[in-house]
Amino acid sequence: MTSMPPEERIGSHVKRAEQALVGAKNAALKPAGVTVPQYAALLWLAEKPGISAAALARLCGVTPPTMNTVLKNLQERGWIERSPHEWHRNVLETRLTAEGRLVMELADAAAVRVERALAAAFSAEEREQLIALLGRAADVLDAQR
Amino acid sequence: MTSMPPEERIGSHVKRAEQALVGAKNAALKPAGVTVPQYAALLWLAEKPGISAAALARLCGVTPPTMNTVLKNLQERGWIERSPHEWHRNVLETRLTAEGRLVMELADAAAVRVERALAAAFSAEEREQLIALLGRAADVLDAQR
DNA sequence: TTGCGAGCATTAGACCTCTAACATAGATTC
DNA sequence: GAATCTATGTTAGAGGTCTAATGCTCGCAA
Repeated sequence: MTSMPPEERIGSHVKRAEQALVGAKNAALKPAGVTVPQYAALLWLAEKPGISAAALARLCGVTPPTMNTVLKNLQERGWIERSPHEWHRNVLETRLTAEGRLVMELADAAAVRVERALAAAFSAEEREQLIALLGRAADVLDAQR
Repeated sequence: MTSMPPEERIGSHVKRAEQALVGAKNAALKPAGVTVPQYAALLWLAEKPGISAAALARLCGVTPPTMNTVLKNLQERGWIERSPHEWHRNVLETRLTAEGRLVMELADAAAVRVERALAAAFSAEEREQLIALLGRAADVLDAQR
């Protein structure tokens, strides 16, 4: 009585790939002691020191309260610092600490290994196709809302 | 100083598509009052009445404690029932209630609308390609662990 | 100058997710 | 019959995610 079998639902396959991706990345990042969202934040922080939490949230594709949670955990571990902005007193500038940078580099090496293994499963043409198809899917779904 | 730009990371594109998918599905399911994981559980329960929580977890691609959380919320709303198995006393059989079936059908209609809109963005050949490429990605990533 | 709108930060509450650990019951094997 | 194996269920704890609501600061405009 189900109106559409799971195998025909493109969403099922996207979800499965995403689950495998998060699983592989989490396993790879475990030695560095960071989660996937923590790694994403550290990576952007290395590229944009002093960024605001809201802007960082946009880059990482999450909401500000979510980023707040992630940053709280990063700060507890001493991997980031937050200080008030010179002019805009309501803005907090966030930066990596020295230890945070080390952790980021360790995590990045592991994450890149996973990405390279994934990329190696495809030809250059297939990679382009996959990325193009995924981009079109994301656009259609965003427009759907 | 980053070793691999985000656009070249296939994972970035998979993640973005998955986020758009969950966003669109959550928006579509909101009128029915269910979340995406709740909908997935209700859908499988309609097809396999009396299934165990562990088996349901496998079908939905989550761990048993996660499914436990989802089922607890579904039970609080009166959409499922759980009763001890006749022989295996340690197993709880889970079934939809009448109201749960109605909610599932309402949610399913909305979810299928999203899937059809997504599928409409591709030709038959493109759909097959996308599914095949995603499947290969998932296999490679699972093997990576 | 006073107000208003935009952007940032935060809190509260609900939900999902995992790993780790433990308990239980049934089946298999020695 | 006893030990072991396998599958199920559950609890505990940490972390991530969202929406909704609140408060703050700044800049701009009436």
